[in-house]
Amino acid sequence: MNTRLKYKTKQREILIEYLEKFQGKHITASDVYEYFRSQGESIGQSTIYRQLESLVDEGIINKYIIDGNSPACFEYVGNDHHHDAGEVCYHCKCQKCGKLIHLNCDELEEIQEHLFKDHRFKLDPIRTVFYGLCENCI
Amino acid sequence: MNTRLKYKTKQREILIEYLEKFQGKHITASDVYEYFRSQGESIGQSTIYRQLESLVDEGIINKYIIDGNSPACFEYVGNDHHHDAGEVCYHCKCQKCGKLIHLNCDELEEIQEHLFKDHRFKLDPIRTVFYGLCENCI
DNA sequence: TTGCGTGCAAAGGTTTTGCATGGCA
DNA sequence: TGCCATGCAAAACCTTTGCACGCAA
Repeated sequence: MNTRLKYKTKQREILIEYLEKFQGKHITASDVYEYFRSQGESIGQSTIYRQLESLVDEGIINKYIIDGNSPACFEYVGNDHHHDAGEVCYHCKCQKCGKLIHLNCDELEEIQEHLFKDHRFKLDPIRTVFYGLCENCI
Repeated sequence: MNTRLKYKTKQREILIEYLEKFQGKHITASDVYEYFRSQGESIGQSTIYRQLESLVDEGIINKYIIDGNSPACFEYVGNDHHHDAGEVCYHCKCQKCGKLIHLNCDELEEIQEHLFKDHRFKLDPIRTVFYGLCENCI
């Protein structure tokens, strides 16, 4: 199902470079497509999807599904598999204005622990999205 | 964005009845469509989507997105959220077996407080679903 | 040279939308 | 009667797939 690509190609290189540059932002497949198209270095859509899938597989980027209809978001998390790498961010989505907030917060990690210890539920922070109202919409 | 439907129609009635009957199971929009079609009481697809959206809005059913490409799942949760104002029920959804776990837990209330105090985000516990793995699927 | 990777176009599947008709209040 | 809801078909949307060509190793 997940075919991990094996060659080092130009497309892969510049894709990784791009994602790394925008670390901390949510990048969609079409963001990538439009960006390279505007740069004259266009990459085919299928290549983008295939490379992104592969990079997720390798743990170099994370894939976030905020809601079923909007496109998946990707974010660079690095390829050094040390403790601080692979850091996951939590997401809050405003139901009113649609704003997406991502949080790197230790306190939220405690939820994970609590759910696991007391409820034997292993939370998947990548898939979980907190819905509610942002400060502007409260 | 979310237009809440206001009339009590036959389609709405039998849809709710159906969802309630299959409480605890994952129902997709096309499950609904096929079911009623096979019963000779067919409901139009757009009606199904519109009613489901409305019911989610009203908190009568929850919507689950297990993975971005497969269709969204819906599940009856009733309007027991409004029973006693103080006690809110959180939901954990197992990504593997689909089990839905209802939690009434004080510690989870702290998340709400934390998000509000430190991140100025007002969590909606009804809409928010924790995804992960249940004890049987870990 | 041997596959894997790429890119185009087309298909796939889910959800939304436009518009005329039907039905609730 | 005045809206709202319905249903059909078509569109929109993101993503995957088939296939021929190109390129890395």
